[in-house]
Amino acid sequence: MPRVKCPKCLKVETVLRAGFLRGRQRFLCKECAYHFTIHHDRESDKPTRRKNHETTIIDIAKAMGLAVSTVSRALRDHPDTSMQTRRAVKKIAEELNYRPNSLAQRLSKRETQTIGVIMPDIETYFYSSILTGIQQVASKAGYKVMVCWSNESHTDEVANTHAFMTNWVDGLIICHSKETKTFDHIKMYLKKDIPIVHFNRVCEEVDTSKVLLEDSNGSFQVTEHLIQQGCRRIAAIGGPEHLYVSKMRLDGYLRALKKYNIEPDPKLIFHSDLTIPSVLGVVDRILESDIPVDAIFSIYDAGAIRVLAHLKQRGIKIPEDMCVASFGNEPMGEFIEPSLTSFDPHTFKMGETAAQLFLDQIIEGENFVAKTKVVKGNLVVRQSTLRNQNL
Amino acid sequence: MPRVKCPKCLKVETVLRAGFLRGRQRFLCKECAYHFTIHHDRESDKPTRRKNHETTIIDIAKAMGLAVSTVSRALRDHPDTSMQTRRAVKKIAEELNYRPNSLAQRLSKRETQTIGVIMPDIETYFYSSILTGIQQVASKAGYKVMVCWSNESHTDEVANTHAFMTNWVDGLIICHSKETKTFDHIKMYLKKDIPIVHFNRVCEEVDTSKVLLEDSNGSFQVTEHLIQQGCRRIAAIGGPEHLYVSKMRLDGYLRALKKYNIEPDPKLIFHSDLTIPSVLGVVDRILESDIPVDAIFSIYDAGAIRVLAHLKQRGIKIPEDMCVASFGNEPMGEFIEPSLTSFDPHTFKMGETAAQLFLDQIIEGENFVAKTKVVKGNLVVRQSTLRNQNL
DNA sequence: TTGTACGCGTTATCAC
DNA sequence: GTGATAACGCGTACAA
Repeated sequence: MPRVKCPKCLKVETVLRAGFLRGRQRFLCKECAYHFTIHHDRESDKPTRRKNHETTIIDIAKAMGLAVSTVSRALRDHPDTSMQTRRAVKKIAEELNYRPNSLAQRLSKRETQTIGVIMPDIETYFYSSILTGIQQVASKAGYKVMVCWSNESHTDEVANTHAFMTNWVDGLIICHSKETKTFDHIKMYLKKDIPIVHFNRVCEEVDTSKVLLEDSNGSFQVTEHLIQQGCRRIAAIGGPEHLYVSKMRLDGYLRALKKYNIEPDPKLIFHSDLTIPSVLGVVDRILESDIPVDAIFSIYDAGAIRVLAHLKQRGIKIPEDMCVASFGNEPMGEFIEPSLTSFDPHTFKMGETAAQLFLDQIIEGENFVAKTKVVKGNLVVRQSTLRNQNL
Repeated sequence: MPRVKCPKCLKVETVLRAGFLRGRQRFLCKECAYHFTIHHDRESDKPTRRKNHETTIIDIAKAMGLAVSTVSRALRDHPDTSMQTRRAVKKIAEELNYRPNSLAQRLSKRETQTIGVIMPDIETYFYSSILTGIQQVASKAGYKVMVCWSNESHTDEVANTHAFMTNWVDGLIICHSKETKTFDHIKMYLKKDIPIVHFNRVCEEVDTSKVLLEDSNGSFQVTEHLIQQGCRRIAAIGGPEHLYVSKMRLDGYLRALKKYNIEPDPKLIFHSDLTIPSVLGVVDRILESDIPVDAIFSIYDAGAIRVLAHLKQRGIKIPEDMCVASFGNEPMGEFIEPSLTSFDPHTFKMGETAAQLFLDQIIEGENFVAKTKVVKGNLVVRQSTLRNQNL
């Protein structure tokens, strides 16, 4: 029995539902034998203290003489609601310009349909293209994406993680800051079975799904290419030693040397903190020393591009005097002069893959097992290493 | 009177608070004359149906024999709580690893402390640097930033707007997609006094705070510089005609011509849709026609960079045969050959300003009036226009 | 200073 | 099918 007053006798107990009229619930008062529908527009029942009161399912329920629960179900096409009710409810909802309050939904369902993404920065193409990939896949699956960046600061990363986890997101897709060496902020949430996916800078200590680039293999290809161009004294500029990607990219470099029976020279292997001054510092050290060097392999593009400019400024000819190659294939590499040979790691694909692994984990639930995927890339050869062409 | 059982007589009415012991609330049973504190760790009262039950203020309250409200207040340093209670509550909160449920907070306070940012894309430095600026200012004020991008699609923009507004965010900072010509999705929220700040591509129809770059003035400076380099037949490649920024940047171009008594030639003014093919199409049309042109001014950098490459490929010498200049000063412009003269619009500053205007509006509340701010930039002269140097 | 009780908007779980 | 009503976790008048 609906809880609706008869406009004539003002009784509640005597009112029955009596079909639909133009998509609106119709009522019949047994006593007065009076048919009527409810008009919601004029009345304002409680002039709710809040001014900008968004219409809620309660408003809809009142307007239709239905129970909130029924409205809730009808809106979500719950199987045990009649088609007529659904249609009627949706119509009124539309008229009242109803929009579900996702906050309340999430509080009630304890589920946010949102993925939190934490990355070191978003100003480089490398990271923003990954983000685009994540977004693409996530939104197709009905997930929203929230982004934070740590500015390569461990403290910020931890703060972001907690902020996200405190009921903002269903899980995390993260690339650690270069400072990060402890992972308690990840482990504590992993214990609670919250989905976490790592990409690029992963954490070996924990059992999460991970997406990696062809760090080792890509570097191998770059180095092999340099060797094929006749380079024998190839300097490598790596990143911080504790970073897994750093290790892997140097590993590929070393493997290539080995394949061609070139003895790796420790004096040719440098570490930077991935900042420009630090990379250029390395270049200066190379130039000022009397160690012969015929190629520089930088493990990331932004560095290589500065290196190119720096070398040109000093009158060193590229690729004749020195080849330069790197890893990343940022768009800029195509336009500088000479254009930069670089390994294209397919970062967009990495984003897609990370999001997919995240969704897999959600779907598989309990019986989920962490996977590690490696995204294939390809070497892009350009002017900065093309010696043969010039012979 | 606290609602705590005496461990001896099991009565509730006889228990009194009796100071603090090692930061914990201490109790006294009048009847048994027994002093005790509560230990929360062993008991699990209700084994809440949820497994990963996050500790809530209710848990803390129970553990301490306090009321939820007291805990709530103590945690937020509400003036009418004693320092001792605050300390004790915070200590237990820490021990129980309590983290406030921001969902619940927001639902209850009807305030999210979050700014939604909608921009056309995030892969270009132009937009990502603006974002960084926003983030910087917002986070200092305790605001979170959520980002969505429309991929220059009006439909996506509208969807994003609604998603944000449905209780995700306190307000919006937005740059419209290039497709967007109707603004109902903005107006409907503006009516509800929800703070909205426009940047770059603003909407003239609505009364919001806006941040603009020196679109007209910057273009003026670029054009003036070209004229000073001896150019007289300067082609301008603009964007879609309906975009305000497009108009403004062309306006600056025209003003500069006027200042130097150069008759603007309509055949030298082109519109593109800001895509590369469209821009290069314009260049081809210029080259294939017999209209004399000695400079190209592109209203955005990404286009100019491609134009440079395109011209070089065709054997046209820059700046001797043709000067190229643009607006944006993307990092790439510094590294291409010849390096690109461009107006640096200070996008980071624009982000900061937008966020600040947003915060102003929140603070000023009722008596807020929309402001429009213009962020000053500066011309960066580089090789692509430096003719005099080569004489 | 602290406690009680209710609101915030939805969903879920019962009854009917 | 539909209707009450209790969560969900927190903030806050109002009362004590």
